[in-house]
Amino acid sequence: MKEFSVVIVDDHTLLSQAIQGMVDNFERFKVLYTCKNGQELIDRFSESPKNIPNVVLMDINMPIMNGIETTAWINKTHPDVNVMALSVEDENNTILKMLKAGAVGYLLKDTEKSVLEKALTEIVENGFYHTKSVTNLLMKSISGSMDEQMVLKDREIEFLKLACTEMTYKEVADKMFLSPKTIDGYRNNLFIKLNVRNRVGLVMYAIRNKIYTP
Amino acid sequence: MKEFSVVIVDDHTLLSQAIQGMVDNFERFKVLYTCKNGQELIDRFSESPKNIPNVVLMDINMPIMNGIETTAWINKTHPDVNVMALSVEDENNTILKMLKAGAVGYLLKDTEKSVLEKALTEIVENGFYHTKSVTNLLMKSISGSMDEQMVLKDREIEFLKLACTEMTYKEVADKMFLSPKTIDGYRNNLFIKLNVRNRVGLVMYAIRNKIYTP
DNA sequence: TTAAAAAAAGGGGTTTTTCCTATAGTAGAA
DNA sequence: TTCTACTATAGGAAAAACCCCTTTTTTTAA
Repeated sequence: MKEFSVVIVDDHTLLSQAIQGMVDNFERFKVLYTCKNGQELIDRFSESPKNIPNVVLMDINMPIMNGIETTAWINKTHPDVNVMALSVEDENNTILKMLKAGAVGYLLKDTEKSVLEKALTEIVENGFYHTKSVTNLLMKSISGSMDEQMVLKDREIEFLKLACTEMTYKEVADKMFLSPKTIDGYRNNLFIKLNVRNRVGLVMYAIRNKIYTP
Repeated sequence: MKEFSVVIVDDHTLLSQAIQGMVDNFERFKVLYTCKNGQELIDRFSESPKNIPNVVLMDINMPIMNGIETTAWINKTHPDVNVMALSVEDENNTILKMLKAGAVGYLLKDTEKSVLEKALTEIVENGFYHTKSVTNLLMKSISGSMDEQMVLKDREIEFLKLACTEMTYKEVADKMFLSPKTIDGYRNNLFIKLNVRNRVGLVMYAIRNKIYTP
């Protein structure tokens, strides 16, 4: 039976080593190497074709180059490599972004060893692994029943990030080269879109959706 | 050579199992069992004296009963058990709270397998393990050079939590059975204490210090 | 028990935020 | 080209947030 190679990308060394230990115990899988971030993975991939694994276990929140960018890069340059997202968060936006970037699986870190093995096996056999909740999310996303307005524009995201700082809106306006009155409009639009009452609501939305990291 | 028993308390199953695998590989250590939260640990401890380990590896952020409370409980009821904190965050306040609660070591999850073994060994041999940075923090804390004012009062914490919601200060005042003017005072005091300009600053402080979880 | 400290409340003022409505400019669709 | 949608902008007003300073009440400790 063929053995599949796995690469782990995670900045948490302990977790990374731990997963490595697990995967090495799986009959059909072998860890090729581990990386601390996306940049490191790109370096390794570019180094030698021998460094290209069958599966990449990818953490999402990493310094230097995060999981989403890295997954997109892999998908573009090495479409035969299966990326499985491995995350602590189960925030819808994040999951969708990972899937859009080309991840073929999404696993919470809060899962059993046996589930990890099952997921890896399904990925190399069927090309994907999804839990029910992720599949549901996908269905909703495709069927468009997900509030389309919820997709914020770049400029709105930019504003939201600044609203999370201690700047006054006037200062935000300066920074965005807009009139305070325009900022006024952005704020009010977002109040309605996001269904919040005040700036604290904006901040909370931004944080909960990883638009701003405290 | 005596073998030491270890209990792991962490709500992330994957990490928990992974660490278990590591520890079981260490010559002098053996995992007795794992728990998903503090309550579970208390139940196990109370069940039988055979369930009392030499060392507890304790995560801090857990549902139901967090690491700080659990550590305090262990320290009070089983002072002979060594608790080592295992966390993703290296926030000063959190570390100090864990140490005050009686943890004899503090390890970031972002550490090497070998460091974990070293830490465990030092704990059972010397009764404590601290990285340089934690030791430094302790020194500062003891020498009182750490801003004493930084320790917020219960009522201030309560206010801070409410300030992180979309309530107006007037509503917060109602909820705390205080006059809006008193709330005014709380706010201004905290602005000075925490060195922030406005409510967003309060919110950020609260989140960064785990006073409020978004 | 009495003085000092801390918590609570009030007066009164400025700035920022929030809310509503309305109008140019501009890019793309019909 | 004309309609439409979106972006940027304004005016004006009310509410909330912010700031400083004083007084009363409660707690704490000598």
